[in-house]
This record gives sequence, structure tokens and C-alpha cells, in this order.
Amino acid sequence: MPGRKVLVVDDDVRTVELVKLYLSREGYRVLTAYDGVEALRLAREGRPDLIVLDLMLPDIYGLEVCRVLRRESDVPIIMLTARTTDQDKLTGLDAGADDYVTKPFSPGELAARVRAVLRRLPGERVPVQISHDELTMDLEKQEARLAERPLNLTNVEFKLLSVLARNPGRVFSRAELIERALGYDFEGFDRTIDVHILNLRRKIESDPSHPKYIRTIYGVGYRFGGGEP
Amino acid sequence: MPGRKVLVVDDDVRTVELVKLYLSREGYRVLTAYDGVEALRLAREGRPDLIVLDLMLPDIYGLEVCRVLRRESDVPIIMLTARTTDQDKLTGLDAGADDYVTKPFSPGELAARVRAVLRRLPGERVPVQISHDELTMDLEKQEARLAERPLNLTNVEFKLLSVLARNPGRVFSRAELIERALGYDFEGFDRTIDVHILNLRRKIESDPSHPKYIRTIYGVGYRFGGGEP
DNA sequence: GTATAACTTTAGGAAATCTTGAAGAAGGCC
DNA sequence: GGCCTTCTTCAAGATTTCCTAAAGTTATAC
Repeated sequence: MPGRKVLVVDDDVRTVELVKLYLSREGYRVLTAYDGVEALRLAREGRPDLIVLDLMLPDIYGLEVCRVLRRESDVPIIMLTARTTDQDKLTGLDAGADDYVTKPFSPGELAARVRAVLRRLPGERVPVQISHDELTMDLEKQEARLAERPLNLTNVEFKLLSVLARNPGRVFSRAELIERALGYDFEGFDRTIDVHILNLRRKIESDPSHPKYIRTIYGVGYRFGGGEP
Repeated sequence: MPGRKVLVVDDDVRTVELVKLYLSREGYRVLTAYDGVEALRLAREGRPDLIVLDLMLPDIYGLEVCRVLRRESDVPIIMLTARTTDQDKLTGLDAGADDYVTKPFSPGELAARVRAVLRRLPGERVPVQISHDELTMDLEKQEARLAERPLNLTNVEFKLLSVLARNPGRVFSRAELIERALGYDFEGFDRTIDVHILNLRRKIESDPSHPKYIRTIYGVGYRFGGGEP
């Protein structure tokens, strides 16, 4: 689900930027276009998973863009329409949008609708189950077990472990781990990660000073499993 | 599948037109009615394969239409209900709808549900009955019981509980719960969910400070059941 | 209109979690 | 080994998150 690509089309830069901000904050990759021609080009080349499309564009009607796109693929489309849009225009919205949002809209609501439309897409279910050796994690349930016994992980610990366990063998620098487990906006020090790793080890390693799951790569970072004993 | 006939009933012209557009775009033939009497007439004469029915109609309650139709055939019915609809009316919804969608709804979602209902057409009704331990819920009747004893849940409480109970073990963030129980357009705060959860616990948990059904996942959200005692 | 119920907001304090700084241990390199 | 860097560990303080009561707001019923 993360990293789905969304194309945002609107002639107003502010609107585009706002939507972009909200969507990228939710982990989507965002393409942007400010007119219909550019939109069509990006829709074809960028292969987005969903398109947010304003009805009013400088060159061609969003409506027309919608129709053309519909002919070419069945990428989901969410229409942005001005609230003043009278019924005729709405009636003309037979071009095949999956949902529509009226302006002025709340970006949060739009993001929610994007999520909803993508959710019911036949898209491949991301396996939310991770399992290595005795350790199993269920991302949906936010639950980790070691040999059936539930571990009591805090949120940060859980995120940290899931990032590592999803990429066994790959080494993550502390900076990467901070970014993934604590968020881009975290302002603190590297040592924080160390402490979380420490606490994690205490919970999942039978011998925390000779860790089996989370290894320290001196001078680089940490890695889950892999390598030699 | 193509050319199935759908009857859309709502007193709001815009809504009807909108739904009609979305359905006809998917290849359905669409009949429309704006009141209960017309709806019954068309249902009898037009022999639709499915009916989308608003609960609020100018002449007779959609509920009543639903009951009458149920007596006459077992055409699938998808109910449209306003979110503000009070519980009594919903509780009366024992008339046999196959699914229901709350307003404001996304037309794409409605179309998806129509598709889903028709797909399983000759098949068995989706169990709208949830039951865990002593707790049972009937989504159609909007009714919840704890050990046979009826719980007096408010609308929001019912929705909240049904979302959680339908996905036992899965953790929902407050944002997700808001989206699902209060609607996309809710603009309020997270704390609202806390309070509803609190009230729910008081109604369904024997010891609300050590909840058995609705667990708090610190830093994440809430989940129904799962995990350890 | 008034009364009642449902829903939302607010705010304080309690609980859990996170961060930090410092000291000591371990690793790498000459 | 000696020396520097990096990592581990601890525990206290800071912060975040949660719970709850109570008041405020809105919708519905009488």
C-alpha cells in the first residue's frame, strides 16, 4: 500500500501543493500537473494508481481529460468540482470518475477518499505477516510473538522491528531507522535508536549480549539476521 | 452481468441523477423514482435486479417500501441512510436490506457495493451478524446484545463497535475510526473517539478499566479482542 | 418551546513511553 | 598494547498519550 503513485491535476498551484503535501505525508508518491495536456502525458508515462483531477483546467476541460483517460485505462479518478457547479455540469460528469469532492474541500477529507478508493481496489494485498524463525509479526494487528508468546512491544519498538525484519540482511543506518520509525521530523540524536534497540533485544533475544536477530554492524548501523553467527 | 436493471429511489433529484450516472456508466440500465409510491410501481412493473433505496421519502418511509417489497419478492436492496438518522428508525430496519450505505456517500463506493451485491446474487446473504463471546450484533437491525440483554447503543457507538468487531484483532487508528464511524467530512478532534470508546466500554465491559473487548494500543489506536488477556 | 438525548470539546491528571547524558565496554587500527 | 571511535547500558527527566468527568453544543422528541 505504501508508495502508491497519485497524479494530482489542478490549475491552481496552491491547491496542487496542498494536496501534494497531504498525500505525500501519507506515504504516496505524488505527480503533479497544471493543465490537461500535461495531465494526459503524465497519466500515460507515470502510470499512477489514482488521479485527482480538477474539473476546471485552462486548456481542456477536466471532463474531457477524464473521458480520454477512461478510454485508455481504468485508473481510479477522483474529481474536484467547484461547489457552485450546477447540475448540468454534474450531469455531464458521466466521464467515469470514481468519486468526487466539492470545493472548497478539506485536504484531509480528500486524502481519506483517496485512501478509500485505493482500499477497494483489487490491488495486491500487502502481506502483513512477517515471520523469521521463532519471531512472527502481524502488522495489521500490531502484534509480535516469539514462539507463540506475545511480546509487549511499544509502538516505536514495533515499528523499528518491523522495518528491520521486513528487510532481513539489509543494514540500516541509524538515520534511516530514525526516519522510518520515528518520522522525518524527528530532531533528536542517534543514541535514541540505540536505546530502543537495547530494549528490543531485551525482549526478543534470549541472550541480549549475543543477539541473534538484531545485529550491530560496527560503524554503520543495525541489521536483522543474515550474515554469520 | 451487463444490462442488469437497477431501480434508484431517492427524493433528492441530484442524488438520483448522480447515482444513475455512476451506475449507467457501469453498464446498468437504471430506473428512477422520487417517492415511495412510484418506487413500488416501478419495482413491480420494471422488475429490477436490485434496488437502491433512500430511507427518507416524502410519502411513505423507505422502510415501509422495503417491507412491502420484501413481502413480494427477494430483490436485493441497498439502503441509503443519512448519518443523522436516529436509532429508532434504523432499529426498524429489519425490513431486509442487503447492504446499506450512509450519506454522505461516495458514488464510487455505492457502485462497488451494487456490483458486490449483484455478484453474489443467487448466493447466500452476507452474514450481517457478528458475534464474539457474549456480544452479538445485527447490522441490519442495528441491534447489539450482551448475553441476550439488549445494549442501548447510540448510532456512533454502534458504528464504532461494528467496525472494530468486524475486524477483530486489527488495530485502528483514531483517524481510521473517525473516517469509518463519523464520515470523511468530520472535522473534529481525535479525543471524540476516546469518549465514544469510553461510553462503549461502560456499556459492554464488565470491568471498563480492564476492558476485554476493546483494547487500547498505546500510541496507535484501538482494537477489538486479540492479544492476551 | 422546553425537555431529552446524542455528540463534541475541554482540561487535568495519570500512566506509559521516549529521550538524553554520562560512564563504561567493546571494536578497530596503528 | 595504546588510542580513538563507536556501542551498550542505566536511570532520571521530559514528553506524549490516554482516561475521565464535566461542560458545551446540536439534534430530536414531547
